[in-house]
Amino acid sequence: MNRVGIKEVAKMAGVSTATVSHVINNTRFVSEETKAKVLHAMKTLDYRPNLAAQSLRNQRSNTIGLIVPTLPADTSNFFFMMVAQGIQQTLKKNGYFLLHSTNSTEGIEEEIEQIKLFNSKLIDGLIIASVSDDVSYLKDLVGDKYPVVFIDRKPKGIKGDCILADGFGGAYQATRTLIEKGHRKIGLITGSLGISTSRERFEGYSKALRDHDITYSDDRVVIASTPSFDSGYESAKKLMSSQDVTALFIANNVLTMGAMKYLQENQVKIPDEVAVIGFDDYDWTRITAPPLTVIQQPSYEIGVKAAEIMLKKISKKNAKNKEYRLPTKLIMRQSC
Amino acid sequence: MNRVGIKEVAKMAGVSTATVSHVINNTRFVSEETKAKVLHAMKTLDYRPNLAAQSLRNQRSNTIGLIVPTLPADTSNFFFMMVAQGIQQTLKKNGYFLLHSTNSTEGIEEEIEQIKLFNSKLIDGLIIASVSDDVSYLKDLVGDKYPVVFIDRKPKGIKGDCILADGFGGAYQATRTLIEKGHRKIGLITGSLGISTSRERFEGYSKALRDHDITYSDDRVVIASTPSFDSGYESAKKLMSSQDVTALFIANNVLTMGAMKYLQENQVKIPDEVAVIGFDDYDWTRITAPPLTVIQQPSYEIGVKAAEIMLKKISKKNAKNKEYRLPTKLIMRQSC
DNA sequence: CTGAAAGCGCTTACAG
DNA sequence: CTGAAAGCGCTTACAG
Repeated sequence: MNRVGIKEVAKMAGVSTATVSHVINNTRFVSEETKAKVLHAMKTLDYRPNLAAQSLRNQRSNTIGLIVPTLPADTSNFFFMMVAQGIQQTLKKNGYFLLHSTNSTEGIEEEIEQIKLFNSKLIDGLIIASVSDDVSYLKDLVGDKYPVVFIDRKPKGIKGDCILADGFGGAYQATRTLIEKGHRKIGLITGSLGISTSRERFEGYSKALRDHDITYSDDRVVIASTPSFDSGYESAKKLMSSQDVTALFIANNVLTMGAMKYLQENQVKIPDEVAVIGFDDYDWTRITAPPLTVIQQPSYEIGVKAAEIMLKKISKKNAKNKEYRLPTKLIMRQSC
Repeated sequence: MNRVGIKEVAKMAGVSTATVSHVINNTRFVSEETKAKVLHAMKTLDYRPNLAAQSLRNQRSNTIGLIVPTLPADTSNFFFMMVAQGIQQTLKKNGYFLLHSTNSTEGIEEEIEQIKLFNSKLIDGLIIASVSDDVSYLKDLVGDKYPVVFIDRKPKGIKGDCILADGFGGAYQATRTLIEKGHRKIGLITGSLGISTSRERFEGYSKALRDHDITYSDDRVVIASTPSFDSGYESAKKLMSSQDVTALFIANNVLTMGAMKYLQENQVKIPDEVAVIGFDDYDWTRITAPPLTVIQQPSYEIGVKAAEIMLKKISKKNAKNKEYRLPTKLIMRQSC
């Protein structure tokens, strides 16, 4: 059951290891005849190249690192899970592996440590949704050792490709929809404005108000301390207690869930007493009472795109850094 | 920005590479004095061992492979996502990496191909939830190259450690609970009996019936063709149309979601017209109307346990193959 | 058209 | 107490 190496193949085929290598990689001409012998030997010995050796020799590993923030045992962070799945499956199609690390603390230290670990593993690229808005620390850490692709959050302090959903547009559309239904007092529940994602959604919301001559009011905006179920619950409670909103836009899927819990628990009639638009389209939004109108983010597609851009950067070395914005979509159901 | 290797460290410290290596790995005595010099050099050069080289030399990679079945773009497979997170985070704590591959087709071919890929990557262990009940094909593929830990499904045709939830107990408890509430006509919606997980739940269900002198009837059991939302919807429809059940036990979280959709759409009053117990406790089960009673599986904990057993097998080489069964728990809410 | 040999960055038996 | 050197399994410049 010993691993068979290139040496055994060479021996069986009666050629040098160089020739075997060239056959495998198609890297110089080999006569049909010897090629056939080599291929035959490879097949009968069930030869598989040792990727560790290849990595060492080639200084690359066919592996991409992924870092996303996720609370431990958080049942809710569907978004990054979907993104990761998109990445994983397109990398796989292209013969790449994905080394996936979640960042369970909210701190940047863990992130840095993780990148250092990845570095010693010789990753060929890094896809990251940083906990921090300012990612200039990546300059020293990564330099130009390998390409970096940012997802979900727009990086500051460094150039780089960036794949994100059109949060501004989505939030704008949600808010406008509520306005067109006749609402003027529209509440917003959102995550920390410290990350670009939340900021954009906030701006989409306030721009829609402005465009429709509705005065913005701080009192109708709740910034959830953490994007958790409980925090969503508390935020909805706070907003509903003031009695001053007739509609609610919740700019994050976990917060949406928590807010729905509050509304349901208190028998608030949706959409009669309060209209609701949530964020992210997951199956559970179809079974609430009533089914939720939401802004859908193309999470899986963001993953696919991120992987594609990464592969392109690795092979083409094109230095252009583009921002890719995937459109969001309003899924109309019965909550507004 | 060149990577610094053991050679540079040795040079700076004025010692041989052998000594540096021994300092790093604590593998033979080194005088305090030289050790200090080496450590200092390592620190100032920010030395990080090249893991590819270590892998090649040591024939191990500090990497564990994980294969679970997941449909592409399936928003619903929370269970394995949670398991994966448990695995990942405990491996990380122990300096191991996780190579996570999802199996998007239902076929065993893709699984085999994936394992071959892993093999060339020199993984130190494999954690797998096979699409197949009979995993004897692993014998040839893996042999005793590295330990294998099975999760969620009990393997046939091969010995190996196995971590699973107590599906029998959970299903039994759910069914008994319904019986104790006075129900005699209890429907079951479950996934394919081709995997041990579903079979066990089926048996828990029928055993509970038997223990309470209720005649089992095939007509009250629907085996969903695929564990999808739509399939859950259809299964509920089928069962409810027969008008012959007053309670429903749904033995899978995605099916539960689909079934709830049907019930909600058709304004079936829960629990008055039909009592419901679902499977898996995710946040969304708290916001249905009414909130769902469910059997909770310790998914994250299964991941943690699987990783722990794996690490133990790698270091201790203990040949004992145990089956670990983590208890499920009934979470009582208002749907029954 | 193909082979002999160096070298990627480590670890470890051997030697002193 | 420490070093010189072989070797893990590949790739590739050099040579013919």
